[in-house]
Amino acid sequence: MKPSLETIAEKAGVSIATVSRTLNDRAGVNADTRERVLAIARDMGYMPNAAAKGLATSRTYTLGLIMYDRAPQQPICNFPDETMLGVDHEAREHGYHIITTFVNQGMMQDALRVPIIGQQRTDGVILVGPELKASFIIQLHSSNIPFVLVDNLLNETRSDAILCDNVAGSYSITRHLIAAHDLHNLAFFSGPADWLSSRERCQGYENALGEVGAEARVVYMEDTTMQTGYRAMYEALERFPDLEGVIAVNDATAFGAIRACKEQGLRVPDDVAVVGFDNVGWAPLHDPPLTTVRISWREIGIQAARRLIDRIDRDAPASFQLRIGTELMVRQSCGCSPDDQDEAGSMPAASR
Amino acid sequence: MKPSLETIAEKAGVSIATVSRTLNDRAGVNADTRERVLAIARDMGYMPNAAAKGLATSRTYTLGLIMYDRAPQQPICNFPDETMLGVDHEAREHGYHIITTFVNQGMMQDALRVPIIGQQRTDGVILVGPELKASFIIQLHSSNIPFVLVDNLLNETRSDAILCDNVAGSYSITRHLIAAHDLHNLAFFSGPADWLSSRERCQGYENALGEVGAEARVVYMEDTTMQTGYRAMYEALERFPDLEGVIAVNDATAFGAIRACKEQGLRVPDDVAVVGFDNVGWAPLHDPPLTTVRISWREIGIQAARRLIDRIDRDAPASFQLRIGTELMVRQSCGCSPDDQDEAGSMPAASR
DNA sequence: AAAAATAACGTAAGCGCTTGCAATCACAAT
DNA sequence: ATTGTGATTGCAAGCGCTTACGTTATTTTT
Repeated sequence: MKPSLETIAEKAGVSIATVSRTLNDRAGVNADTRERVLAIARDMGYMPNAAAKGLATSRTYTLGLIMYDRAPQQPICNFPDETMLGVDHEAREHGYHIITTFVNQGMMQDALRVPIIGQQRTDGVILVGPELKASFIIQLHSSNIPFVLVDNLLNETRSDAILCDNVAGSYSITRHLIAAHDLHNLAFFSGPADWLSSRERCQGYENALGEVGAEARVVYMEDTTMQTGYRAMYEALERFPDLEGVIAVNDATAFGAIRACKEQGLRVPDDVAVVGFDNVGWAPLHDPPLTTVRISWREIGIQAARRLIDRIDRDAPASFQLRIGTELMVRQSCGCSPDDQDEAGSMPAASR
Repeated sequence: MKPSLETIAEKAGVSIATVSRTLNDRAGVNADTRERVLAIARDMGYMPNAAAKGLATSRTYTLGLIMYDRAPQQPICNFPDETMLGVDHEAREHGYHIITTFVNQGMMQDALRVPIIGQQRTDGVILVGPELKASFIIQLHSSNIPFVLVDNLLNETRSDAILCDNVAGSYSITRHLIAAHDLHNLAFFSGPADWLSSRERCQGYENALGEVGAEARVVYMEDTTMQTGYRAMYEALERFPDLEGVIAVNDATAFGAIRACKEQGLRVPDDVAVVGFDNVGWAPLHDPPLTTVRISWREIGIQAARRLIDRIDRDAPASFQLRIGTELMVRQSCGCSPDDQDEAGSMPAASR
């Protein structure tokens, strides 16, 4: 039988109120009693019942993690996993737990009917990804539910957001192609224009091009998958006969693009350089190893959790935007030689 | 303000008991009253407060998903993600939610002190992965907490488990190397012997070899990562000079092995064939495209959730073992030509 | 030494929901 | 007219915890 406050109270010869105060570190408990109660609680392996505590305090100590449900796709992206680990670690540190849910288009109609929100199972939510509709987010905002956005941003409302520094990352990799490899006829493969990360990465690309007076050449895709990257490459080859290099909005797209190149007998990087963004697990294993921009999703997860908990615990005001720095991962798809590359990073760990 | 039973009761002119009965589909409510209450509840967007309901019923309608925390590794394995999606989908269908937690060695000491368990935040848990210690699982068992294992199994106690059919999968891919490519000097790269999937896959390999009277050659690794696969390949090359092929216990290991081959100037598959197990996202993109065995982690997730809910809702007896079939994915690392391969499967989707 | 402040603890009223039991009512059976 | 039956509903006691408030014992202040 699970011990309750009552069990402990009886054993210690005090009231449950005193036990509650002790266990919650409230003032007004005699040091001796405190010791005694604490010892008994420890011995009995007491842990508070979350439902009861939640009912009494209207706090669940639970963070909702809401992601978009891109159902049957075989994802080649390490991010949900990594982000979750980050969130979980930080959450645990503060006594929080995470409850995950995937939402699809239908469920985005009414945010308050998303079970974990409507049933008050969370103290706040982390919203991951650009696919989450603005209307959905605004509903949360006007319901005063604390939330932080990841890889998304809303102009309409002052809200918290954690993002990687897309502009800088994209700038640095474009700049690398220009400065280190003297490439100037560069195309950018962008996702939908209403995806923030696409817009920002495009911006970084344009900034770098602008510096040297090169012309921007953007190919828009309706999604950012291998398929769309593959198709975008064909489009680019047609539109830009003098194409020297491609900055893809993410790694998956880059892989698709490279495949199209190979199909056309173009060598990467010799005929055309292709670089990505994300540094997914097998970027170093690809042929050629993909030059890309590393994002620490784990760090993003950590910061998102920390921020959300701050909102909840200390009622910190919203409107906080954190940019997590990126790191240029130079490999061979840009034209660099393997010697420039550090050996350790070339073989990611893997399990199961 | 969130509506409560009381709000609705007042508006409908009945007691909260009646409202509760209506909303929970209990018998003994007049059809008219029922209609009226239902309408009001719908209009007000009523959703029950999870904490209150949980306190009253000792049911949380929450499933715990417990995974092993292999902290800083960059995973190259699509499974946590995919499994979770499966679990979430099935859970939602039954009105359940999922709360995720990663446990490390320290937390495995005492299962009942894992917060989501000790604080009674779940009605049952799904335990994922072979790293979860037996003692940990047994503690759950003796505490009468419903659970189901994924990719793990316990002999000591009759418990539920969902696994893929490792023996058959491993047999089929080994058999393919033997029958289609006439390879007989085959090594198996195994993970730790106390990992079930390693043992079983080894078994399938041995079965296939046994049929043709070939000799089993197993290389044991302390983990199943690219690094260990890489090292295992060097060991194999040394121990088995006549080596014709390698069946790796998973894809990551296979990638490592192939890298070692390339380093040694050995061509895959011409000099030595290498195959994996898992069909991770970029197996088709690898050079050469990896022949492997597909596991549907999503299906495993779905079945695990379904089974656990059955245990909880209908108090179904434990001791249920489900094997999810696998599928041989023939690509080029075994020696087959690209023509044998279906085009569609060759390009996985990817996002962000 | 009396009054006032303080410390330590208990009492009890919730938090929003479920559910056993009793109450009420309409109707049928005697 | 009396009793029984079943259908419908309300009452109220929890579920395990928090917390405002009251009570008592102990100091401190004057």
